[in-house]
Amino acid sequence: MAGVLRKASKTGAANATTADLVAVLVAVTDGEPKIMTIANAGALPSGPFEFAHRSLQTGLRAWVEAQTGHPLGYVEQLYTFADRGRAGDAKSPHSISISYLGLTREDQVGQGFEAHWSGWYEYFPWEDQRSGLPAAPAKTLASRLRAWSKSAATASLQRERWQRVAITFGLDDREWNEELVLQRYELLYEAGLIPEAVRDGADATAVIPGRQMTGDHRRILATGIARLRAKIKYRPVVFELMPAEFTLLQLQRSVEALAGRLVHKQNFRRLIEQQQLVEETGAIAADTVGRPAKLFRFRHGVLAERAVVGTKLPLSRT
Amino acid sequence: MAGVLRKASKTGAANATTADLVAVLVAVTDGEPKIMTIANAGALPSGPFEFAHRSLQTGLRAWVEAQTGHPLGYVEQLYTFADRGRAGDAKSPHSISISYLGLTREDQVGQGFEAHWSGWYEYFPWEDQRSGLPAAPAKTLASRLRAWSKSAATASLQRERWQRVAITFGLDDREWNEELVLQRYELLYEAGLIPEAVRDGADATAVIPGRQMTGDHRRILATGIARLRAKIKYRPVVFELMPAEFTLLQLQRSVEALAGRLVHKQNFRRLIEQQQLVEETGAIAADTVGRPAKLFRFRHGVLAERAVVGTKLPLSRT
DNA sequence: TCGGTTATGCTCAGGATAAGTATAAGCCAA
DNA sequence: TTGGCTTATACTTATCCTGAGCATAACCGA
Repeated sequence: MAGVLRKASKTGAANATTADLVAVLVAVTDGEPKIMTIANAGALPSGPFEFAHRSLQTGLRAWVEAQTGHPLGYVEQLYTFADRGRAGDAKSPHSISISYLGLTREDQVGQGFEAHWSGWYEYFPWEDQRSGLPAAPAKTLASRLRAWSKSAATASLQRERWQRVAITFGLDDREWNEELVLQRYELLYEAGLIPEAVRDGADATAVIPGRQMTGDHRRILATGIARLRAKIKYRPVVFELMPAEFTLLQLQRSVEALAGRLVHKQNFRRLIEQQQLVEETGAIAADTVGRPAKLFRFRHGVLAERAVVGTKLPLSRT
Repeated sequence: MAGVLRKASKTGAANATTADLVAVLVAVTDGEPKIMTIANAGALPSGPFEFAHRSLQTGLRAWVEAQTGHPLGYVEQLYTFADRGRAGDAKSPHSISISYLGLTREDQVGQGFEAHWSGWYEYFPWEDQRSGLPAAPAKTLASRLRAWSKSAATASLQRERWQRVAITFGLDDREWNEELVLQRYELLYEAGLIPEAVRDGADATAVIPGRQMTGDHRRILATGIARLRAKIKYRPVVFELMPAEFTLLQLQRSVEALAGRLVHKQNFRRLIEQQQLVEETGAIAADTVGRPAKLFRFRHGVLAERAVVGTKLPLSRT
């Protein structure tokens, strides 16, 4: 039976799709997370998966290098989206986007490329929670979201909406969870507070600050940020973004920049040291205000030594 | 410049690809994890992403229901692969597989379907570490891997290989890490110990036990198992696999079945209870040997109450 | 009633975490 | 040259989490 179904589908025309490869390429410079953009900071590096590409990753590398002149280092796959938006357009062939997260250090973008490093908080201002409480913008965001909740049909739907808002945005005494980047973006999209949503046909209500991107690119970026924020907690990926030598404060600032929140200095150091992620180079940081800090380097050995951190299961020894 | 590149690629012919949707559909019955298979237990439910499908997920649902008669419940995306194997065949259009993980309860497979529930450890015997030390098979596996390490060209390559083996398989006093399912499969593939690798052109050395699958399907299954083993630790997804009411021991057995290892009973209960994942139904399990156990049900409230568990960052309160 | 079996409650030591306090070591300007 | 500013680094304390095991309860069948 399965065979029959399979055959039927093969004969049905028009299974052809086009697959786009999209890169979220991240660097951190001076405590600010940056992403590589093209098209006047309105798109991520991307291009179709082609015949000549030996694999998805090589295709991606080819496109990024061609468009930005920047080689790709550490790469991992993010997610595969089918295009939403243009929903009525049922005639066009399907197009899917296979997205990747890449980590590097910032480099000068070569001449002749339309590429820029753009700060990622330009696209997601609400994701930067480092500066305590940015009173005014947060207030308006919250009130827009509350208005959206209230606009639901029934009282129970209104409660449901507000609970979602409160959880994803850490309102009503809930904790802010920095990993919910994508959920926040999706919710704002659903609430019509994002230009992309209006473009895709939502009601044009008020729109909140934050630069937009073509197609699904801002959603893909949100996915990348979420993944990276989750990952720095259990794999030593920050080091892909650091220079060869750095002080512990620089490392802390990078982590804070990515996570969008501040961490406790002394405890951060203890965490790093007890995990033996770094070793002293012997050198001391120059030209700094305050007491000079020791320079450290990443201990590459840990990649081999430890596979992953951890278990939450109460394993039994016997 | 990017525009120029983009245009050049558009004019280049043959960007057409076909995208297959593949499902790893899991259930747990009597403490054994099962997966839905078709084609005489040699393939996962799958079919091409078609024109008529409104989204990737609806396409997947359509295929799984058509091939197995089983509706799809909880679903999440796993990974997107481009086909490897058939490397020399550069003429054929690219084909990519977008894979999903689905969780349900086992059901009778309807008449007229070629579908079966198959135990997942049939495909990965080495992943079941519940029964203490299965002495003989583990011994031969280890010796095969050691032989592969020794077959490297230089002494340093040999050491590298053995270190990889020891880490992924928990040898040399290292801990077994149940999440490294994919890494173990990839390593065995690389070592030519897997029929699929031989089929794809590796040297035909000895092959180890474990049923094979068509194409990349066993690799996709490994990806699914790994994802599920990781996820049960931080999201309450086991409950998708449990009946409405269950005893804590049944819950524990399910977790053990998925993780492939035994857990400490008392501590497991403490973990479940302190997280308030379940509540008593008031009823008591019948027809059991030993003291009868209380029945519990999953508290659906937790999904709304708590967003995610956790932080490893030493966050600062101020 | 005793031994087998599972359920459930409780303890205890060690380690990890959150949140500080205290001190050191530079610079700079009065 | 000294006091004040800044950052680095060491140490403390209370609390919580985890791994491991002991003890007891409740059922069954011989």
